[in-house]
Amino acid sequence: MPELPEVETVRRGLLELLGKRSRIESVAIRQRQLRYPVPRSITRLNGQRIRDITRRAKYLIWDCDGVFLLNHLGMTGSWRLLADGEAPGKHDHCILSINKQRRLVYRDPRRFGMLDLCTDAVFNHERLCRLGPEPLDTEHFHVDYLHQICKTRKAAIKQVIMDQAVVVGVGNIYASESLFRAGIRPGNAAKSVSKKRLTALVDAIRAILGAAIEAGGSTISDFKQAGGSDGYFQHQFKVYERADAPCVQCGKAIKHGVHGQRSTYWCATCQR
DNA sequence: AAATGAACCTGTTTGC
DNA sequence: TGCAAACAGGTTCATT
Repeated sequence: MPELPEVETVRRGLLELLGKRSRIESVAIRQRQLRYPVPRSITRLNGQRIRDITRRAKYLIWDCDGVFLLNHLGMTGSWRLLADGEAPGKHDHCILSINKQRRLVYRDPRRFGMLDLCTDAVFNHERLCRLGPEPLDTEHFHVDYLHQICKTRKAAIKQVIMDQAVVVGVGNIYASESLFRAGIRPGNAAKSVSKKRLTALVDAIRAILGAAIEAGGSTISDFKQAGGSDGYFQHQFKVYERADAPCVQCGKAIKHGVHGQRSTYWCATCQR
């Protein structure tokens, strides 16, 4: 489910739902085997107040008075509010009892997500410390930086921008969409992409992710009411999942292929 | 060092 | 209709 815009939308939705004074009465783990085993120390959240929820890359960081819950949604992770009397489902792996009445569950059928407890400086966490810059951080993510990286890389440009050590938050959908916007073929070797075109790519990544966050924002009310993630798909894809459909710019059929084990979509006319 | 493919899981869609 | 294969928004690990 989530790339950066979806995670950001979940973050905003959770804050809307919980506010900044909610108290975690108790944490219950029903399934410990996620991407990594959920540590028993997770119970240190018991009794803590949620002061803030921030985001780094596709990770949510729940700041609970200096104790941090680090949370990645993997492919299928979501947070849901259970209705009164509703039993948790088979994929509801963690239950946070909030302010005595509400139960917030972490639901994740494929279990690729993660939950970890962090008491030290959270940005030193082994999953966070090697991440590249945030795409919307213009000070650290810019064309000179990307060019420096790309010029030695033979790999496809799509795979380079999906490398979380290069830039974070760009997943399979937004990689295709950004490359379409920039007019670059996904399979081109990164080192063969001119600096001028990398400038267009940096702009495209920012524009696409920014627009997607805005679009995700419009579904926050769904999230508040249902506590679910329905409606996060309402992004306007120009190429993703549009194989054989007419290109919105030139009308030619959109191509589809598999690169690096992931589906890729592009327009052979508009992208060179 | 960088590129590649397999692995971790389950649910849904596709194709014979 | 039924069943198996393919596929899904992510990341890590072992192997070339």
